[in-house]
Amino acid sequence: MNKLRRVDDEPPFMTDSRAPLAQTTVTSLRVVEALDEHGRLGVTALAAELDLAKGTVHKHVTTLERLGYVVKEDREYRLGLGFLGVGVNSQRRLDVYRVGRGPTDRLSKATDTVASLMVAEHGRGRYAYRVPHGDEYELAHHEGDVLPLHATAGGKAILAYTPADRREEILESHGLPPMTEHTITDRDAFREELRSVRDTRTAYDREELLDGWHCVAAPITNEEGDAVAAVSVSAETEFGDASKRTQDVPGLVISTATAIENKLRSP
Amino acid sequence: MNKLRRVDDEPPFMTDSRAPLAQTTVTSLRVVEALDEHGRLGVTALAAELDLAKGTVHKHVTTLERLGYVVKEDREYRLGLGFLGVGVNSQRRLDVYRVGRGPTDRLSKATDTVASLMVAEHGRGRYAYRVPHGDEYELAHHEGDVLPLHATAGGKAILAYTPADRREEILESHGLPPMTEHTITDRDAFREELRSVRDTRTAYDREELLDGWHCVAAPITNEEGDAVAAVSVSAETEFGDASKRTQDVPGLVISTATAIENKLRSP
DNA sequence: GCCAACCGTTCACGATTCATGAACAAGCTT
DNA sequence: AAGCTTGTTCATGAATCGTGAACGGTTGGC
Repeated sequence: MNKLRRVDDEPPFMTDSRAPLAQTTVTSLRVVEALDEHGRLGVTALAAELDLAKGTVHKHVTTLERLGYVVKEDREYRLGLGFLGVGVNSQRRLDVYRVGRGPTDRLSKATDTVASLMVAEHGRGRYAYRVPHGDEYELAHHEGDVLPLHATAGGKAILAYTPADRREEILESHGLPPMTEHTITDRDAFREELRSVRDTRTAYDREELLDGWHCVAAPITNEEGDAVAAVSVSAETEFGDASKRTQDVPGLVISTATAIENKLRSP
Repeated sequence: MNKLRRVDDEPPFMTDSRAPLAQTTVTSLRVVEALDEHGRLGVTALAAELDLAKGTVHKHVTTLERLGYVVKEDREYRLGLGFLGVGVNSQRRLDVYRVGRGPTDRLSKATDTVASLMVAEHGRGRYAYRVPHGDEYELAHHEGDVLPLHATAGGKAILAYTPADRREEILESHGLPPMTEHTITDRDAFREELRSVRDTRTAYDREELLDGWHCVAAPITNEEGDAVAAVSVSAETEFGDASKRTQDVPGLVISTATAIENKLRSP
């Protein structure tokens, strides 16, 4: 459901820094992520999944339960809504979310598509806000989900307006893994793509993340011109083609980004 | 922002069970909750807040950062959107959320108010879904927030349709702490209130949680007649009074609850 | 522009407690 | 009712967690 980067993968952005981690916390969060991925699990299944002793898993899971983050149902454990509370709070604290929500809602209505706000964390993209289009409840990605920057319109918009050294650092550590057959995987082709993003202040995703889905994005920058986020719209239609319905969409995306920028820079 | 129950409080629902907890995890989550509450904090401030050594806090905070849940900005740490991703997943997995979202949206539109879905966890209420009314972005409570069952319409609806032994257990462990001057704090008066909820299958909150806010709720029950959740609407108007706009609201809430029940009981 | 205070970070050590595997008890299935 | 499987408990050895002090970098004040 959310497989791109998990605790048990080697975090690629920190090959150095051999400062010892809090191992118990790592294990507890591995439990959380296993429950996040599988829904409801018993102690035995969790222990098998995480390659731990049953007793160990039991201790972690009861700890999380006592803290209110896990709920025991029958003889299984599942995540409660505790992390949702924490997550919503961190979301609401984001400036881009607070001031960008209104403009993004309006963008969604005006273009009749799914509109999103994306931010970068640890060299990866995360949706800070998504407006589901109409009653289309079941999107492939949701608020808080992680996505690779190089395969999304929002991610490209952010990378294009990120200082070169940091940008290269990200490319170096995350690479350009293919998501679909349209994903740009060549380093130089991608750098060229970013250059064209800077030309028009507009980034496109042509089924590079998800087959059948197209996106347009524009960066939201700070006073220094560096991206702090990106607005985008997604649809199962190509943008910028001849059809009149999608012709002015890029322009609306850009003006939404500008509107958010202005709101961000005035208290 | 979310003060009702935190890790450092004594969890009231588990006075027994002296099974030893994973202490390191407890500390890490205390760090998370401190960041959740205060936004951005440095190591020193966190250490003071939690009464820990700076070195200890540093280890926890860097662990959480390496796992992708915390972001370092300047010389401070804040929560990233990682927990939002986990939280949204647990939300989307809830049956009540999946099938109740549509009906709740329609209820909000039909009544022109804020509509919510509440579930019970550990004897406390949590919002599983909230439809912000129009552009009224700034509500006092949000999805994932914890609320006392006895001071909310949804909570009363749930308690009224909870098996008596479990209900008494909850009352025993959580008590009836006053939230406003209208909160029912007398044990017998509250039992009487629940009885009247059962009479009409409708629960009211008359400024018992938040001054100026009224709510009506109806329980969502399973085949055994026990509550699994509650639907409610909230407004700054009294319900059931003479004004025509709010007169039929309780009826709409009940029919929404019934609609969700029916959807829940058919695959 | 320098100094001092403060901050985040590191480290070695002693004490805590964490993970283990096996034994126990409680359910569900047959 | 037997027999499997599950969640839970427990003692023990080993890992590591928390501490306080020291380090180096940044900042703000004089």
